[in-house]
Formats: sequence, structure tokens, C-alpha cells
Amino acid sequence: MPLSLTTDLTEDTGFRTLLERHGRAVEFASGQTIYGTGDEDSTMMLITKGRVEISRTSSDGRRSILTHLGAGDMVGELAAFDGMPRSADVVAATRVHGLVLTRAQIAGLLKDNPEAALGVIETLCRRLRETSAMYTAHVLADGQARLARLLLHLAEKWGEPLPDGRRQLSERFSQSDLGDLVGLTRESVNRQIREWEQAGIVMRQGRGLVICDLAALLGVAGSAE
Amino acid sequence: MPLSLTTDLTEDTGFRTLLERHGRAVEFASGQTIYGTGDEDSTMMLITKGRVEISRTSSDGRRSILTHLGAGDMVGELAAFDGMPRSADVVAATRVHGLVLTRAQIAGLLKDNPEAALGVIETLCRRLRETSAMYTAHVLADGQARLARLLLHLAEKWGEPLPDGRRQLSERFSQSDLGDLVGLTRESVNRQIREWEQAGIVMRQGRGLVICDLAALLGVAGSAE
DNA sequence: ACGACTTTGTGAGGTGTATCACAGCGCAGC
DNA sequence: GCTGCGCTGTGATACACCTCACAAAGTCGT
Repeated sequence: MPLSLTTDLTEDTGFRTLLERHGRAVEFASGQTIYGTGDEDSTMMLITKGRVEISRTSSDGRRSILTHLGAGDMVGELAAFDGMPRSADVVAATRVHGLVLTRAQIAGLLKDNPEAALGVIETLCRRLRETSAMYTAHVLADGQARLARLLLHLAEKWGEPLPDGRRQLSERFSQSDLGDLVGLTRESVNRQIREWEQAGIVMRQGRGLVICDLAALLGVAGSAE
Repeated sequence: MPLSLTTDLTEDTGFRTLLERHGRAVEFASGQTIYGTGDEDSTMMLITKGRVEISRTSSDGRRSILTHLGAGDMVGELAAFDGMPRSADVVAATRVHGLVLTRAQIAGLLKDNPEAALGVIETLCRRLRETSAMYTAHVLADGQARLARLLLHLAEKWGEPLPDGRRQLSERFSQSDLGDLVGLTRESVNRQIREWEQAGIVMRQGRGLVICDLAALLGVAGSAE
């Protein structure tokens, strides 16, 4: 990378730091709705603690979870940047602490620190890549592969590594949640996980899950890459 | 919208104008690959004429088309902004004329015109909303609804309105393409369109398609909104 | 106008997931 | 303790969509 848009403007010295400096501290109880689809407000929030779920619900009540975000992630930036209505629901999946900024503050910050805009662009690019990848994965891969991928991704983002190379996922994801994250029913998720459990690929440990055989899951996930 | 990030910075006075002024004119024949997945180059292109297809192909050869873009749209911005490898293929669907900018030029332009970054942010936000919507649509809606939605969208973007409220789509989209755009097989697309034709909802006209009953398609599309 | 290639049309049969229906389980609260 | 209530486990059945197979029609190059 010979020339760089970003070398001297990492997120740490840019937009995120501004949020940390100027945001108003807020707190949400688990289950509380932070932003609702269609809302016209345009604040955004930097999560400092906890986990939120971003989802959409169809008219017939079925839910698609786009992702879960945690400490260090931003939510609600789209509405904050472009002023359009909220396009998804954001619900606290645990108790959540965050720092809130209004659209007005953001406009001011970007005006005073034009370089911070580059950090924002980079963040949006990453999100765009992730979302596109999710889309094609969903179109091209079957349920089994998508679920395998999801477990690997969740273990990576929320889990802790165990000494023997296995990976512990202690955060609580119900089988319904897993289903809504990959577009399967709870029953299908159950049957698949059960099957992997029998095969020794994963293990249940109280409320959590342990991935015993990363390679096996990678195989299933990659089969339709 | 009391305060605005963008009022005085519409795309016409911002980034897009810079592209038009500084881009190098290029041309591609129909079918030619413009960018390939994994490529490390980081130019972008403003399309001035023609239509390009953005797609990904799985290891087993199945293809998912993300979208088609045309005159006035930008392609390849992700790699140009963040310097990462290309995440999708871009192929000319017709003869294509465009204006190319390198990452270096973009860095320079954004440095000299910090306000243009806001236009870029807005564009990325729109893309992100669209992509998220595509994802949830694919998860929540069945094939029929997705195809109905696609036809409405294509007719909107590429079609011309007919005097009697119907809508003409003369651009050439094969049934395979339609399938790859919504994640159905060519055969399924064929059967569905045939059914709609029988019901008088659409009509074939030589190489094109005419949507006779917008409302009916909207009904099918919305059933799983 | 010719063959080669792409696109469209259609049937038979298979399959991955959804749906429905219920039973067991675990935990929170009274 | 018992009583809900949400989560998990599992079978039977249904159906949307895929796969394969092949024929017909259109399109393009020379």
C-alpha cells in the first residue's frame, strides 16, 4: 500500500475518538429497543459495553437478524449520516452502555475535522463488504454451510480460545436466534447442532457452546464458498 | 431536515463532478471483465454509458449477481477507498464507456475538497441500505416474491413507462440472469414468468418484457415484506 | 443460408427445509 | 415447593425449489 488514504488517520485518532470525547452516556436494559424501523430521529451510538441485535421483521412476524454488535462498534450511523429513517430495529441483547451523538454534533465534528471523514468512509466500506458477503453467502450456500459459518464467526467475535485450540462461546445465543441469524427455523438449527454434537464437532457446556473441531466446521462452511 | 450534512454538497457539486473532470476515458466491449475478485488494483470508474454486472461466483460455479449498474453509477469504489482486494467481479453487460480514477487521484481530490467526502459518505450509506434490504428480502421472502420485486426494480431502473401506465423493460435480461439476480434457477424463473404471462400480469415483446399489471406484482412482492 | 451456440419451454423425480404438534427441561418468581 | 414460560428435542407431513433431461426456438458469425 504505497500511498494511503488512512495511514495517518486510523479510527483511533479519528472519528471514534471524537465520539468518545463528545458522546452523552446512556444505558439500556436487556430487551429494550434502542432504535426502531421507520424512526425519524438521527442519533447514533458508540457501544461501550454489552451487545445489541440489529434485525428486521416481516409483516408476517418472521425476523431476520442482520448482526450483533458489541463494545467498540457503532450503531445507527446510517440515519445519523444521511438523515433517512431507520431501516432496521436495534434491540439491546444484554444490558448496554453507550455514548450517543446527534446528527448536529456529527456535522460539526466532521466540519472541524475533515480528516475524520476518511475513517468514516473506511468503516462504511468494511460494513458494505460484510453485508455483500452475507448476501452472496445466503444465496449460494445451503443452511448447513451457513450455520457452520455463523458458529465460526460468532466464536471468533464473542468467544474465548481454550488452551487446546478449541473455542468457547459462552455468550447466550438461543437456537431461535441462531436460526434468525442464518435464515433457518429453530428446529433445523436444533437438528444440525445435535448432529454435530454426536459427531464430536461441537459440545454443549451449560448455557454456552464449545467448538471442538474448527477444521470440520471450516470444511462444511467452505464446501459452498 | 433542519440541519444538513449535504444540502450545499449534492453529488453534482461534489465527488461526482471531480470524477467527471479528472477521470481518464475508457471503453469495454460487452462481456469483458472490468474488475476481478481478488485483484489488488484500486481504481474506480464512473460509468458514462452502458451497463455492468456485479457478481460473485462460488467454487462450484454458481453465480450470484449483486446488481447491475449504469450511466451515472460508480463501480469499484470500495477497493479505491479502502485499498483492499476486489470483493466481486465486474463485467460489462453491454458496451461500456467510463471514466477511471486511481486511488492516488482520489486521495488527492479528497484532500483538496474535504466537503466531497460527505457526498461519498452519503453514497456509501445508500448502497449499504440497499444491500441490507436485499439480504433481508432474500431471507424473508420466497422466490416468487423476490422475482416480482426484481421485475419491479428493473422496470423502474432500466425500463420506460408506456402511456397506459404499463412499463416496458427493453434491456436484455436472460432468464438465467434473472435467476442469478434473485437466487433461483433459470427453470424456476421460466415457470413463474410463464404463469404471470398467462395471468396477463406481464407480456413478452420480442427481446423485452412489458409489465402490464404493476399492482398485481406489487401484491406478490409485498406479501412477505 | 448454414451450423453452432445461446436462450427458452416443460416434464419427472428428488430433497432440503418449513410447518405442525407435542413432550421434556430449566429457570424465575411467588 | 409449585407454576409459568421460554428453550430444547423429535417425529410426521408438506411443499417450494432444484436437478436432470431433452426439445424447440431464436441469434450470431461467416
